[in-house]
Amino acid sequence: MKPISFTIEKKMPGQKALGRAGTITTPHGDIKTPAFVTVGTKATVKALTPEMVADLGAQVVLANTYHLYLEPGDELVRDAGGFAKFMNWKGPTMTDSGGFQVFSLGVAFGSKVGKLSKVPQEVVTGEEVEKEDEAGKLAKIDEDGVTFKSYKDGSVHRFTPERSMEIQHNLGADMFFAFDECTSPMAPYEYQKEAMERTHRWAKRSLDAHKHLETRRPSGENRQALLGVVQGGRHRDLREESARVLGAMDFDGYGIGGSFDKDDMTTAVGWVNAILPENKPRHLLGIGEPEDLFGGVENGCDLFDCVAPTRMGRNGTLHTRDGKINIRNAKFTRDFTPVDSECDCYTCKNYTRAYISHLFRSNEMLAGTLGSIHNLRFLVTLVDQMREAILDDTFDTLKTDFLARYYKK
RNA sequence: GCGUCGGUACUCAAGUGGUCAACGAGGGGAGACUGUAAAUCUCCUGACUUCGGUCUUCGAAAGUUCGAAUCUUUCCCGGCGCA
Repeated sequence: MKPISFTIEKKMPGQKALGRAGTITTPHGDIKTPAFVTVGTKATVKALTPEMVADLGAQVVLANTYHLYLEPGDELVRDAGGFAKFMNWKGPTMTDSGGFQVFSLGVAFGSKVGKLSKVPQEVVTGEEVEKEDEAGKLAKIDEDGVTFKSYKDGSVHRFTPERSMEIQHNLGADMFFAFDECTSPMAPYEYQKEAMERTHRWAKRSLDAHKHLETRRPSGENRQALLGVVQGGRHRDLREESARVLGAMDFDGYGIGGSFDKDDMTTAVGWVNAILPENKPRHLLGIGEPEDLFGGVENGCDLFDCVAPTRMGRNGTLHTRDGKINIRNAKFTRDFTPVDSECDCYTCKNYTRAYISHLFRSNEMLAGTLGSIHNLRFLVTLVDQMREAILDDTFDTLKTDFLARYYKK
């Protein structure tokens, strides 16, 4: 039985500084943090083989409870030896609990609402919130759990904290998350509070269920680490309360989830991390914009995952040190330079913008592969550089220089 | 030469007297995407616009009509059939 542990190697200087560099040790290898976690929802990083994912420097793959439960089924994955073995990923793994699907298949279904909002919540009227609750959502929440309709065939399924733990034990990741409710940034304060308190009760139930499942684990098998998920929307008092309540529970680490105000998300993350126990890893869920990663790291987050690099990589938006480009744009059709001449990824070392543009324009499958490799490598490298910068005390310089160039107009 | 069918925006292709600047698809232009319902989605694609409209279009010209992409005549071009 190999435990999962976390050691901090260096903290950013300053009394109130939260950023740190460390190492998470798992049965499947070490994770040097801060680190960018690759999302492989259905036990595959879309468009990439695990060898490609490893070659681009990704340390961890995160899969999804809801998706693997529906297809091919968590018991099948268990019988395959866990999702890592099933997909032939040799390194550390995580699974998400399905809590995000409460949001994406619930209030957000069929709307353009994302988990980050630029609209002050106070501006949203009760009427608009009401509207969101109507229509054919695929998820319904009650105190005990969530009823989902499968997005594939409409069949009805039910998740509770206990069920999510059971499924995630079957999926067998090194680290996994408590079942939580990810709320809409449009939801009013009262609802955020109610949902957060429910998430706390679910956290306790998740922890209890997990401990119970661990007692039944055959000796010699690797123990899994459970991370509690902090909620509280954009409200400081709620975020701090959530960090206090969950921080007092016996989790192996923490996820920071839910909806934020886009403009001060990293500030909110700082409120949380100032309270969470310092010696446990913190994972900022679903965040992958370069400026957000800098903010997350300096505010004490150790892990990040995001679908953005792979999704955008498949859709033609590619990161460069000079900002994002849409490789489909006419101006790239005869551009025979790499996507980013300073990038060391397979895509940039071997192909031109013109070629990749051609692949996207002609709808070739390789387009998504080359785009995903590049975007992932870009973010993995970026967070790796942040780690090095923390160790070298050059974080501020890295941040200033990178952001000035990336977001210059 | 006769007969016949057809000529609609970048392409294909609807439309057969008013609700037509003209369905739809493709192509083209641009945008979005943050714990994946996503190799997806949205917008634009005659010109000008103070975004309310204004103007010029459906092979060409001339007609009929209050009104024509739609009806008539002639011409031009293409397919097919007969000579």
